[in-house]
Order: sequence, then C-alpha cells, then structure tokens
Amino acid sequence: MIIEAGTVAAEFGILLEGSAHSIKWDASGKQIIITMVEKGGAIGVLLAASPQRVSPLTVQATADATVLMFPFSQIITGCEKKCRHHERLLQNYISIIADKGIELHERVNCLLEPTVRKKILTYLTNISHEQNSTEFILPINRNIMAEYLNVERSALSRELSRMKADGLIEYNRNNFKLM
Amino acid sequence: MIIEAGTVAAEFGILLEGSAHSIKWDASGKQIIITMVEKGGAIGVLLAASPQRVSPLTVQATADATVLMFPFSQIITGCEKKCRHHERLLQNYISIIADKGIELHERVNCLLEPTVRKKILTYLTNISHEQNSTEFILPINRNIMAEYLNVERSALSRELSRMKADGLIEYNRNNFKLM
DNA sequence: AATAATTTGTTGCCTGTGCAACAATAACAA
DNA sequence: TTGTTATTGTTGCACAGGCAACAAATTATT
Repeated sequence: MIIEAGTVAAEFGILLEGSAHSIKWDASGKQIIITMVEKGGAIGVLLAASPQRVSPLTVQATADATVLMFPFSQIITGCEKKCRHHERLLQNYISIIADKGIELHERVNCLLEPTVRKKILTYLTNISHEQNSTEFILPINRNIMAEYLNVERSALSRELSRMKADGLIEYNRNNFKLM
Repeated sequence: MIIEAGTVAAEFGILLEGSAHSIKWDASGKQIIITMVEKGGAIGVLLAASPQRVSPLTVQATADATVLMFPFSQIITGCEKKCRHHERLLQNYISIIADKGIELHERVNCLLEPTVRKKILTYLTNISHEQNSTEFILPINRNIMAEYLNVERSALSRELSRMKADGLIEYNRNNFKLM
C-alpha cells in the first residue's frame, strides 16, 4: 500500500522497481482500476502539490516495489545555495505534473466525442501527431484502447472495420495509416 | 486571441478583466468550446509548464480582456535573494496546475461511468464531499451539468426523476440531498 | 401585473452500442 | 509439428439514451 484513499500525502514518489496500480471504489462498492504505473512512473504528483486534499484513490503495489519518495516542501523551497540541481529537480517535477494534466486533457477530448468513430478518430489523430506521421504504430492493444476510450472492445473492432471499409483509415494489427 | 493553437507558449496568464474561452476544431472541422474562463481564472498553465509542446487549442477573449502574463522561466528560477514572495508565487503556481489536473481527473471519473445514473451519482458524490454534507446546493445548472457529464440534458432530467422515484436522491431545483 | 426569457421537466421514437458468444489469427512453448 | 494462450475480428439481439418537440415552472424585464 503506497497511498491510501482518504489520507493526505505531502510527498510524491517515483517507482524505481516493480509495478503498481491506482484503484477506487465506485458508488456501488465495486473496485475499479484507474491507472497502471510501471517502472519509472510517478505516483501521487497531483496530490502532493494540492495541500489539504485527501486522496480519492488508493495506490497499491502489484509486485515487489521500490519507491523513491520526495517530500513536496523540499522540492519547492530548494536548498540554501540555490543550486542548479535543485532548480532542475523542480523543473522536472512541474513538467511531470503538467504532462499528467495534458494527458488527462487529451483523454477527456476523446471521451467527449459522441460516437465511437469520432472517439477513435480523435485518439488516432493524437497518436499521429505524437509520432509526426500519418503512418504510425499503435502503442497499445485493442483491450487497452477500448478501456481508454471507454467503449466495448467489440464495438471498437466493429467500428475500425467500418472505418477501413469507408476508406478513412488503413490498418493491419497495430500498423495504422490515417487517410 | 490570447493563445493560438499550434504555437508554443512559455508564459501563462491570469485573467484580470473580461472573459475568454478555449476552443478547438474537431476532426470534421467543427468548432467546439472546451472551457470557459472567467475573471480570476488561469490561462495556459499546463501548456507553459510543458516546454516544446504546441498548444492543442486556441484561447480567445469573448469580451474586452486584461491578462497578466507570467514568464514561466522566471517563476521557477526565483530571484537572487530567495525571497519568500517568489517562493509563495511558485507554490501557488504549482497548486494551480495540480488543481487543474485533479479537476480533470474527477471529470474523467464521471465520464468513465457506463450509465447516466452512475455518472450523476459520481458527480453528486463529488459535490457532496466538497461541501462536506449530503445536503448541498448544485453550483451549476442542468445544461452545464449535462455538458460536464457528456449526456443529453433531457436524459439527465429523465434520470434525475427516476433516481428520485427510486429513493436515491431528493431534490428541488438546485437543492440536492443524497440518501 | 403583464410579458418575455430562461430553466427545468416530460415523452415518443429510433439508432448506436453494450453484451454475449464464438471464430479466426497470431504468438509462444514443448 | 502440436497444443496452449493471447489478441483481434464478427455478429445477432436488446435496450439505454440521443434527438426532437413541447409543456411547465421560475426568473427577469417593462
């Protein structure tokens, strides 16, 4: 147990070894997985920066894990010498928070689209921009993609087929091309 | 035009006067409003902290506006004297970014719920927690709520009625009570 | 008070997509 | 090879919820 729902956290962590996931319980008490954290991933960055807010979710290790914890207060105050390393650390930290926010933003953009087709198109366009090409390799499989877009995997497959038939995209497994 | 889509921004802004909104164009070229910014709101905080990333959206003033711009680099480096004010400014800035992220996170939680009823329940539970009571006043109207949850306003009204009939909630206009 | 404008509630219809169950293909191991 | 597992694709059915159109209630304006 790395972070427990309902508690405040004044530190954030970097997962050095192992893996973890964040979970919450929905209104009916069912446990649902929110995010997966792999080696090198950050844990609780948003929470640490938001003082007095209690964690809405629990972060659990899913394998033997080593986490490097950073006290938030020491990150922002820096050291007496105003050294470059502290400044760099701070910059990296802010960049991590911002990236988390931007990722969430992009996901919201997908989720807001009214149809499965538009969700897919929005997502594919994002990936295409990331890889600077209309031809690209999907970094995730259909299951994860369906979860990300919050649609049924079968509906995702079905719509991908239709989009191919309509000449919007070409694909084979994870190799995609936007027309 | 405060921020233009496709450009990088090394500053963020606080809207001192007037109002603004952020917009983007969807895959079919239709313009859609993403967020509204009111007096006192922040503009481009995520973007400024993520160097080299180009803005996915355009921010436009919707009335005569005054924006106080902060160069990102000066926020994080602080001044020579390592003064308390600079430190405070930094702390506030990080807190703004983090809050944006947490807000997005909460919205994603709502959007991920499979049914309108669960979306509503998740949202109402959030508001209830914010106001520390099972009786609370909804801060937004039905239109905005429907947009936020990404459902039809009519479907929202319909489901609210059903939930009342099922004894899950009580409400009159914007006064709500979770049972 | 009278009128207009805004917000909220209601309802019938119809389509998109969740669900379930299964088939096909690819990846991997023995 | 053969068997095993993981991934991807397909399809029929049912129904939740989008859409449209209207009614009721509340608030603002003259």
